[in-house]
Amino acid sequence: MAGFVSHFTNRLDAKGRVSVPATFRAALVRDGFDGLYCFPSPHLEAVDAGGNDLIAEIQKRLDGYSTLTADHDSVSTALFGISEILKIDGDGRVVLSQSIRDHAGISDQVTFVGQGFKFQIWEPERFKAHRADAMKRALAVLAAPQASAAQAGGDAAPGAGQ
Amino acid sequence: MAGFVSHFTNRLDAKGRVSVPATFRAALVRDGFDGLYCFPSPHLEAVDAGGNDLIAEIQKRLDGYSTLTADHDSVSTALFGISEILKIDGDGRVVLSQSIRDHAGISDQVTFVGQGFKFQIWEPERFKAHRADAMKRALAVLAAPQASAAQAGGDAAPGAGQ
DNA sequence: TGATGTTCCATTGACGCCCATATGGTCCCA
DNA sequence: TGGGACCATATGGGCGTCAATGGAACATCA
Repeated sequence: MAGFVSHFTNRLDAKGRVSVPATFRAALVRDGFDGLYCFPSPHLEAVDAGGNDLIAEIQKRLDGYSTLTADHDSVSTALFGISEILKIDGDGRVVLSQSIRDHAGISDQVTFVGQGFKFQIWEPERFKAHRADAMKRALAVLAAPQASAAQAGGDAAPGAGQ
Repeated sequence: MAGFVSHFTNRLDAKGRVSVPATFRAALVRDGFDGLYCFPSPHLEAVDAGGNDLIAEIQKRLDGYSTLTADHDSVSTALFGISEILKIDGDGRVVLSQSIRDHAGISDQVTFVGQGFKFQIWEPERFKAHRADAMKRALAVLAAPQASAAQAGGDAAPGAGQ
């Protein structure tokens, strides 16, 4: 099952609504989640979004910590408190909250970028820049003599900007 | 079961009343708890609140200490003794007690922060400050234990996929 | 009776839900 | 193979409902 793939750019209307790409909506339906779970990416000017698969990943991380501890509080604040669940209306649209728009610098257009089990929401220009930057990094990495394959990716991986 | 998710900021009126976010109220109804169970967070300038799920977690935590020990006493005092049960009025509002307002430094606005099985009540500015810190902590905590390299970025897919 | 706290009602603005239109693509048939 | 009917998605706007908020009426206690 492919989940979220490819990317799309749609426009916000006067009410701040924007259509979620139909293929993404279909994926969410398969996923069984009613709505759109999103939270600002900690290190990118973008918003991570998805459904049960994404939540399951988050919950899995949380399960490692006993509740009512400072660590658990921090993680649950970051993952639940800062996140939002957007409703998808009958026409497949969501309204992006102010905090989401602020975080991603969104004004009148947004780009949806599929990432398998989740997708990201970008301001189109920023995504273009991010993408170019990621490409540059990738080229640099590919040009350099092969480092150890195990490369913990993280920072260098395309997709982990800045 | 997602419980309390997302965050909301509401105003206190002249009488110290504040609306509990509708989605949180709905969660409390599902939880089956009539009212709002709260106690000052032991490690933060905030108030922990919730219903039966929260109480169950506290009990679970207490079960870790054998009764009649100093530790058990301390914890049960902190989590049960200091707690209050706020009444939710017909319009979904609660009156925050003076001790709660003092502990959290609340004056005319409060932010409700979902944390799954419970939520926290903050003074908005303090939460803003705390939020960045929690995010940093969460990233550190999440990066540490669950090995499998490719997660350093947090943003990079947690392996799962598709 | 005054002060304090609780229940009830009114306003307003945001949001969910519905319908209408535009646009592009696909399929079918002559 | 060209044209046209049909379909799906994106987008714009109207309207009713509900949540948040403010204030009044009412109960309770000192």
